[in-house]
Amino acid sequence: MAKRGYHHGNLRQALVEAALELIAETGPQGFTMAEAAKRADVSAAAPYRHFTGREELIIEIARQGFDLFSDLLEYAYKDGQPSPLVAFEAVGRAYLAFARKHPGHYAAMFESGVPVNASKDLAAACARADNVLLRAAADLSARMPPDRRPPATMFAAHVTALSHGIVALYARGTPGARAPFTPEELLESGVGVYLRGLGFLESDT
Amino acid sequence: MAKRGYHHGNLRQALVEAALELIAETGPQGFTMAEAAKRADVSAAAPYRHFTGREELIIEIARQGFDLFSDLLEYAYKDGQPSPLVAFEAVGRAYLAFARKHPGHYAAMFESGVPVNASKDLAAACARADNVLLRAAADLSARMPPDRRPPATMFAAHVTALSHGIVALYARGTPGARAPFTPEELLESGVGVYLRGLGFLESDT
DNA sequence: TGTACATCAGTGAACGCGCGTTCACTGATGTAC
DNA sequence: TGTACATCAGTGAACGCGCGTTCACTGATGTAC
Repeated sequence: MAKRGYHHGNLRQALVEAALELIAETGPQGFTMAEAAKRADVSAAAPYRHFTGREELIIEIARQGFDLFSDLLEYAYKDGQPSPLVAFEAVGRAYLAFARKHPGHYAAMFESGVPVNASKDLAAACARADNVLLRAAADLSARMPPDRRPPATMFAAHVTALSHGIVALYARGTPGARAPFTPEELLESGVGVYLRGLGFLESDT
Repeated sequence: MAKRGYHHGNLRQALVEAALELIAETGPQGFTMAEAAKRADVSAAAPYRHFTGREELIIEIARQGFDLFSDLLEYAYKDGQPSPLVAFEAVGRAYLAFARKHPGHYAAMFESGVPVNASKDLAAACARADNVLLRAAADLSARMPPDRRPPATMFAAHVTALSHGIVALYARGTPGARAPFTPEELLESGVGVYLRGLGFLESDT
C-alpha cells in the first residue's frame, strides 16, 4: 500500500471499497463503520466527513452496485444483437457473473434490507437495471407465439426470480453446497425449459 | 399473559417463540438474546440455562422451521394424490404459504447464514424437506416425455430456486414492492410455462 | 513569488449504549425414607 | 404424611467489548492579493 500523508486523497471511495470487502466476508449486517475505517487506514471518525452515517454508506454501495450491474447487463445485451435469444442468454450469464464477482455489491443491493426508494439516486440506478432485464425479456417475448404468452414484465420477473434464487441457494457456500449443479448449468437449463414452454422451438437455438 | 412464579415452566420454547417474532421483525442478524429474554419475561441470563449461546438458539429455530416446513409440504403433497400435477402445484402453494406465515422460521432457515450442517438434527430436518420437494418433482417428471427431460434433482432445483427467488424479491415489502403480481401468480404462471416446456400438455391440467 | 487566511479533511478522546456471557446466589421442585 | 436434601431453573450484578457517533482540535491545502 502506498504511503499517504495527513490527507487521504480519495477516502470516500476507499471506504466504499473497504466496506465491500467486509460485506462480502460477513454480510451486510456484519459490516461496521469502525472496521471499514480501519481497513481504509483512517481513524474511526473520518468516515463521517464523507457519509452522514452507516446507512448512507450502504446506500452508496448499493447504488454503485446497480450502476455496475446495469453496465454489465447492457454490455451483455448489446441491444439484442445478434439475436434476441443470444442476447437474452448472455444477460443471464452476466447476472450470475455479477453475483459471483461482486458479492459485496450483490448483498448490499438485494440482502441489506435497504429499501430501493431509500434515495432518488438508488431508485434510479435500480430502475435502470430492471429496464435492461425487461428489455431483454420483451425482445424475446415479441418473437414468441402470442397465445398464452405472459406479459413481458411477468416473463422478466420469472427469470429474475429464478436467477436470484439460484444465487441465494446454490451459488454460495453458506447453506452447504446443496446441489450437484453449477449455477450456470441450473440457469441455462431452467431458462431453456422455460423458453420451450413459451413456444420457442429447439431449432431456433 | 398468565402470571408465573419463579419457574417459567417452558422457557425453552418461549424463547424460541420470542426469537421468532424478533427475527420476523428485524431479520436474523438483528435478533438478540437480551431482547428475546425480555420478551419471554425473564432475566438476560436465563436463556443460558437452555441454550449454550445465540448460535444454538438460531439453529434450534431453523431446525423447528424445517420440521414444520416438511410437515406442511408433506400434507400438501399427499403422496402424489390425486395426481402428480395437482400434488406438485399444492406443494408450490404450500411453499409460499409457509414463507408468508412463518417469516421468522423462513429467515432462520435460509437467510441466517447458519450452515445446514451446523448440527446433525438440522441437517436431517433440512434433508427431509428437500426430499418432499424432490419426490414431488420426480413424480411429475416420470410422467413427462423422457427426451430432453432434465434429471429430477435438477427439476426440483429449478422450482426451488424459482420459489425462493419469488419469496426474496417479490413477497416482502423491503425492496419496495417491485412487481405488480402476487407471489402466487408469479409461481403458478412460471411453473406453468416451465411444465409446458417439459412437454406437459395443456389438456393434462 | 510570498504571505495571510479560510476551508477542508483528518485526529484522538470520549460518550452512551446494548450486547453476549459468566458467576455466585437463591427460590422452587421433586424424591428418598 | 412429614422432613431432609439434592437438583433444577431462575436472579441480578458485573465483565469486557465494540459499536455509532460527536466534539474540539489540528495539520494540510488552496486561494486572494
